[in-house]
Amino acid sequence: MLAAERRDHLLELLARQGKIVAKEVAAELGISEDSVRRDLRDLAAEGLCQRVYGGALPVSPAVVDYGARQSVAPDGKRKVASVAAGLVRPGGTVILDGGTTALAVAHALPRDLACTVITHSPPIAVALLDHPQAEVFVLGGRLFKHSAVTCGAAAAEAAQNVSADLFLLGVTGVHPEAGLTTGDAEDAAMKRALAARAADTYVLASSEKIGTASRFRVLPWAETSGLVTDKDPHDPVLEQLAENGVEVLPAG
Amino acid sequence: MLAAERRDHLLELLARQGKIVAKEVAAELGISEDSVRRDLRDLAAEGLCQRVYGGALPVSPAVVDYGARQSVAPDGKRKVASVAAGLVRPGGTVILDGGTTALAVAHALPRDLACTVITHSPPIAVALLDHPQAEVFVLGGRLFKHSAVTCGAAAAEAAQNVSADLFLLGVTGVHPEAGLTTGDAEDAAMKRALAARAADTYVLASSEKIGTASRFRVLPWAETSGLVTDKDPHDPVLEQLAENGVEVLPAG
DNA sequence: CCCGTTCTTGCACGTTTCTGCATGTATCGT
DNA sequence: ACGATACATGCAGAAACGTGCAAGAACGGG
Repeated sequence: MLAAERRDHLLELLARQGKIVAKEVAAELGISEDSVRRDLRDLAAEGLCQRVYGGALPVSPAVVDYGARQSVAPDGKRKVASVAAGLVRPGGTVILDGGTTALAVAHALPRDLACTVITHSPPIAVALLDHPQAEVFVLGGRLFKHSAVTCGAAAAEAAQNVSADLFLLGVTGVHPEAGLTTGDAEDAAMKRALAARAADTYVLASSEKIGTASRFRVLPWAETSGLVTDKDPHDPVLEQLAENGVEVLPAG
Repeated sequence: MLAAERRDHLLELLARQGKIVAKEVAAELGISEDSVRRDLRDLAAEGLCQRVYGGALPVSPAVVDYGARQSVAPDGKRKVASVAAGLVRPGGTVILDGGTTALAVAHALPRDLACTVITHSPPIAVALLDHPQAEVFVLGGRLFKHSAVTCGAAAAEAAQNVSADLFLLGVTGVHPEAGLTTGDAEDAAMKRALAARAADTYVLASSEKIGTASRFRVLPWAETSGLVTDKDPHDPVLEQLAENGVEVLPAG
């Protein structure tokens, strides 16, 4: 591995996970921690990261350049996105829902991951423009501006023509009794249509969604494979879900 | 192996695997590392790669990206976009092509214009998110990353289901004999399909496009209604077009 | 056909850069 | 305060680098 390449890798890691742990990276890349430390020192000298004890953090968002600016998702969403991105297998096909959390997943995908991404969200399509190895398929339809996704009959029909291994579903409410809910009926229908086209459906739920419910039911728990959240797994709501057979993937 | 051939090989390698390791290439091609280094040095001098210790990397896509993304539309494109936006009638339906000029049109549309916009460009869909009165319809399909538009069979099929008053067509070349041209065959086919669905087709051509031609023909002049450009209307190329019955809308 | 020129290529040499280890110091958590 | 961990520094071997040089090929003019 080239030294400069390693440097790029560090920067990408920083943008994707929001932090770097020197020890982990050294082990992952099979190089000494000294080299990682040296790289981090250099990057910090160029103002590209902030050196901290044990690793590095992104430079404060105010100073950060344009590239990272758009990837400023709240910490919780980024953690969820990072774990969810790990569910996407190389060569696999994933349906990415709309919403800010799903957008964070798009940003969290390794830049050179070879996979197929199906989405009905134009912002996600735009975010994936610089993933050269990702084959992106956009589901057309009427643009629902509130969520920045396409929906309606045309979109639902387009969804019937695709299949995927995985659907990463964003919702606005996750509640033991109310189930998975969202604020728009059409949007809910679209999510249902997408879930029906994927072998597995994982729900993206940053902590603020847990225990809340919105107006329209999306899916029953039985049709989901699991839930990715940064909320403490010992939270009563999550424990109740786990008892009901929902696989909870912690993103702490 | 010819020197120029070797150079091409290096560039292709760079594009394919995102990096070049001098030692590996030298062994693979059976030449000395010195020659590889010399080639890389030359390529770097031409700005075709970035030289690093041990090999080379592509010119940072980040630099290109941000440059293009950040740079507000050049003056010419903005003038063209402004005039073209004026062609959109309240309550009317317009098909907006992809490309930076069409994106400028989206930005130039009055924020509360009530109209229907059909597009196969995710960035344009995103740009129209804050036009509350605009009904936006996205044509889905495989995402062609170079132009940031959807194309392919699915997109062409989706195009068959819409109709519009107006198609604002972006091209890369406007030439009296070669006609309207663009750099990608699929993209050209998509533009043709869109032109067939609109009553009128107006070409968006900022001055640098006038008199140039690209690889693939899009449309004959007969199927266009007019041309919007900021180039001096007395330009010989434009006068020749006008003689052939093309309506030239000046955007000076 | 011959000769001089130019360009390319590989080799040799000295220099720079990188990397991992060892050492001693600073910092963190308990 | 203490041990554990992370850190900076110095060092040595290895790898990559630039440069100069010479052999060979391609080319053009006489």
